Amino acid sequence: MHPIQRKKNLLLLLVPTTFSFSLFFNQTMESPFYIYLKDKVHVRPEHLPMLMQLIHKKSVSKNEILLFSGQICSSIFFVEKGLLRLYSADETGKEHIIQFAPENWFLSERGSLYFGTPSDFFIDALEETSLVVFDQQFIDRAAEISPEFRTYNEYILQNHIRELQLRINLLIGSNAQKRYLEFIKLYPDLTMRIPQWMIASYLGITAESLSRVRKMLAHQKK
Amino acid sequence: MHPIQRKKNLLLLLVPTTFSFSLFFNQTMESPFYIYLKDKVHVRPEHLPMLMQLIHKKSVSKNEILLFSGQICSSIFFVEKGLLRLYSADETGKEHIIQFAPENWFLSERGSLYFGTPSDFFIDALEETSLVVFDQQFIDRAAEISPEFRTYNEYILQNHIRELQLRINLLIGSNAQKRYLEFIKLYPDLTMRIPQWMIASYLGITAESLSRVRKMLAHQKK
DNA sequence: TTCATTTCTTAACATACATCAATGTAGGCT
DNA sequence: AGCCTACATTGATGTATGTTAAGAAATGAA
Repeated sequence: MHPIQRKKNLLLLLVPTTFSFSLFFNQTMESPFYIYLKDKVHVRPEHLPMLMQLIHKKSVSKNEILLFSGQICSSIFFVEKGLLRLYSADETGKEHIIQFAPENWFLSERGSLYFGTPSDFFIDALEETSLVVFDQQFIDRAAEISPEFRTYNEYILQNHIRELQLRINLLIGSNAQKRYLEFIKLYPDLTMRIPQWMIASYLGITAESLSRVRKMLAHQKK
Repeated sequence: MHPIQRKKNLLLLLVPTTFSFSLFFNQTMESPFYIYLKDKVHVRPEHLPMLMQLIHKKSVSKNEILLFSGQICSSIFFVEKGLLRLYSADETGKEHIIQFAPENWFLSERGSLYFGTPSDFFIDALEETSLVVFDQQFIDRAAEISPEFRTYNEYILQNHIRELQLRINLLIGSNAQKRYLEFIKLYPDLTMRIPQWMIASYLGITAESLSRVRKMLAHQKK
């Protein structure tokens, strides 16, 4: 049994408790989002309960679609467990992957969210996924309540810009092999979790090309 | 004579004035940046003088380099007149253009600016250019002083993310022709001002390929 | 286990784009 | 004016990547 799980059970035995307390406990103190706010965002303890009351959670199964192209995106998702993906589909139905979001990542279609325009993109789940869902209003409220949250939110935006820019630089300046090598360096964990044709789609090449690149690399190593 | 110019001269004749006042007048009330803050950012009149004291101006000649790869970028540039460009250079010396910034655009290497890491990119002037120069501290101060500025700053970041994302989508999902058509639709003014090999560089293709694409399009139209 | 489905690999061929080299064209400079 | 220099075009050729199709391997369901 996992230590945290054991600790919780112990607590439930020792402390007289109600259903709603255990529910609260379950959904907050143990929640990856709670831990993230506390340890990464450095939200002060006194602000945490208020923020946790403003969000809600959701579970989606594999392949479930959270946002369709044409819809207006009203949510930001925080992935507690599982994996989301943001992608477009062209006239021929081919998918082009803009972004992956594994555990402890935020994902949204910010263009649609912030500007209220219909999205050109889809969001779906690549695995069974547990989410925290909130909207732009939550961000604004949270930024008012917690200066630490405000700071972290700006950090997220700045970091996002940096990542997108580096990716553009790769796309216009490097061939398939370099892009792939960069991908596995940046996202070694993802490389194992997602099918190769999705990596190819993210890199802007076909699955067959990626297969050839990998063959080349395998031979070079010997 | 331009009406605004005439109005200023009139004022200088009627009002007893000092050199420093006319200097202030020159550098603020008429300044494109001042007008931008007032009309686009909607900074309240009472906040404008304070903000204008925190910035400084600079003129650079064509081909002058404002940021070298390897340097830490400490500035955000606002283009009052002229044209800047952000680009990388690969091992072979080939340039890859990340972004153009004509009049009334902000340009910076945000990754380096915000995170204090050495830049992978260069910034230079494609034309003789008048700039407003400020740093991240200015942004933070301005956001404290003026809520409108804070709002607009977030708008800029969100919009930047949207644009970068759309460009990535084009790069991984479209061929040279579509990318070019999209470029001239988005930036018809730039299309006239910059050499084609720079457009090609921005699109991730060679100048020769762009020339062929244009030939194709010219024939199709007939 | 077995079967079905998805993913990955491989090969033959097609195509878009790059490279190299030559020529043409237009703007600036003296 | 004439001469540079930078830019644009064109053609011949090379190469990386796309397409199509088939089979192999992995995955998941019954």
